[in-house]
Amino acid sequence: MTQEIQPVRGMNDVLPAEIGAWQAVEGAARELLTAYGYEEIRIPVVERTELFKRAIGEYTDVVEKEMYTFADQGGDSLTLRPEATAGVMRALISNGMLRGQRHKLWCAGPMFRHERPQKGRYRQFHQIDVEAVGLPGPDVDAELIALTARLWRRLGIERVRLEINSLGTPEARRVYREKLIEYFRSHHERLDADSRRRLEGNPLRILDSKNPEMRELIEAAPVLTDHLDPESREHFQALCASLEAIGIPFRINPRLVRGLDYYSRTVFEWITDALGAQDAVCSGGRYDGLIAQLGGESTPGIGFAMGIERLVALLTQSGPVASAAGPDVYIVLSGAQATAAGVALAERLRAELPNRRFELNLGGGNFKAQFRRADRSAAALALILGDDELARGVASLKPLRREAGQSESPLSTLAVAIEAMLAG
RNA sequence: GUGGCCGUAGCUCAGCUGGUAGAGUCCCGGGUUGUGAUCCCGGUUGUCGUGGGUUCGAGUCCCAUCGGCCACCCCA
Repeated sequence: MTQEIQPVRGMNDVLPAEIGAWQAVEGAARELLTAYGYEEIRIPVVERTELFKRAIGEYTDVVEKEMYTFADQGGDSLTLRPEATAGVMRALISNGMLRGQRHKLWCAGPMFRHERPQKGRYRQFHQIDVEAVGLPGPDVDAELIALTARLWRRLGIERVRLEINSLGTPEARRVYREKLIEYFRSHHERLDADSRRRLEGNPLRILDSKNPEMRELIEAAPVLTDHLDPESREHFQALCASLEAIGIPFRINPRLVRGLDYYSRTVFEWITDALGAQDAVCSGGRYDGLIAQLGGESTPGIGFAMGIERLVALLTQSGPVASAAGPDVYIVLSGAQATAAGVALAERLRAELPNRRFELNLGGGNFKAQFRRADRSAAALALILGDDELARGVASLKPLRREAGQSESPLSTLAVAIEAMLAG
């Protein structure tokens, strides 16, 4: 036997057994987004590398070590998208959709990051991404969060909680950043190796450290919320008031900073304790400076992404999500003439009853095997066509899910008989 | 990128201190020449992840490598 070709590490097949949960998540999100007035947009999976460097930040982990980057035949450096926001903003700019206009958009699809795979973290993973552009908030901020809360309710997801924070304007953050560097420098000897590395590059991330030995030091550090500019503070207070008015519980986490550079003001994250180390199920925030940074007309924006794999994991924890129901009718064939007539009969019935699902027994098999397949298909009804029935111009119908006798029906009025039995 | 645990039939797994690979399930056929479950009988399937080493002999021991899971890190 020739060598089997292995799948790419961290890239998974989603099999029919799991597809019910995926469709539940995607379907609920699509319905809800439509109801909130969001329109779908589809953008390429590949963009110029420069886009992500500029949007996400050159010194972030994502850009520094996690991107799938390659040179195409023409020598351009291209990258498989590690996230969706940058591409959506690029699309708005490329298509001249700004000029003071507002856009409420969503898109879904695969993202790629070259990380070591583990539970809830894959190299190809899928997100539903939502963006509202041209609206300064805080009303959209609140509405977006309300949308996500409603989605969890619809899906029956309970083990999630909301954390929010404000990063302020880039200017305010710069001032705070300096204070933070100063503080940690004065305690340099107490920093662990990771934190020392971050001190110059991204000191805000030190606040995120899970190292228990660092906890005391971090708790005494200057708090971002105390250094917000007055407008950002007002914005944040208005958001908190809205969330309270809607009745969405939240916790202000001053150490929630986010790993992508483009965020400003509102950031939020839905986290769960049911998924192990990868606990963020949905997160996002405001990116008021991003579009200008990408060369577009300065426009405020806010958005978030949800990880489909993680939502599916939450959804299937309490048991498998039923995929589409079985067929209505399974057609069992016996004898050469009947077998030959099977496809034509099924096609006729599908034309007559377009909303019913017919499963024709394909590939032969003896009677017992065909009935076993009919049973396992979960069909409500078995339709039996043998050579003798065919000769008499009839077919037999047998309910498989309830105690009831088998009956015969003329082929000419089969559709009526099937409907009656399915309804009964 | 670092660390821990793990790779035996399509799937779930057994295989003690090295002696030449097994069960259940699935699938197919039969018992029942046209009726699902259960039962009974029979059948198909393995380079024991891969490569090397030790040995008379390796699924079992050693090394390397690939892959999986989990954690660090990072994030959806």
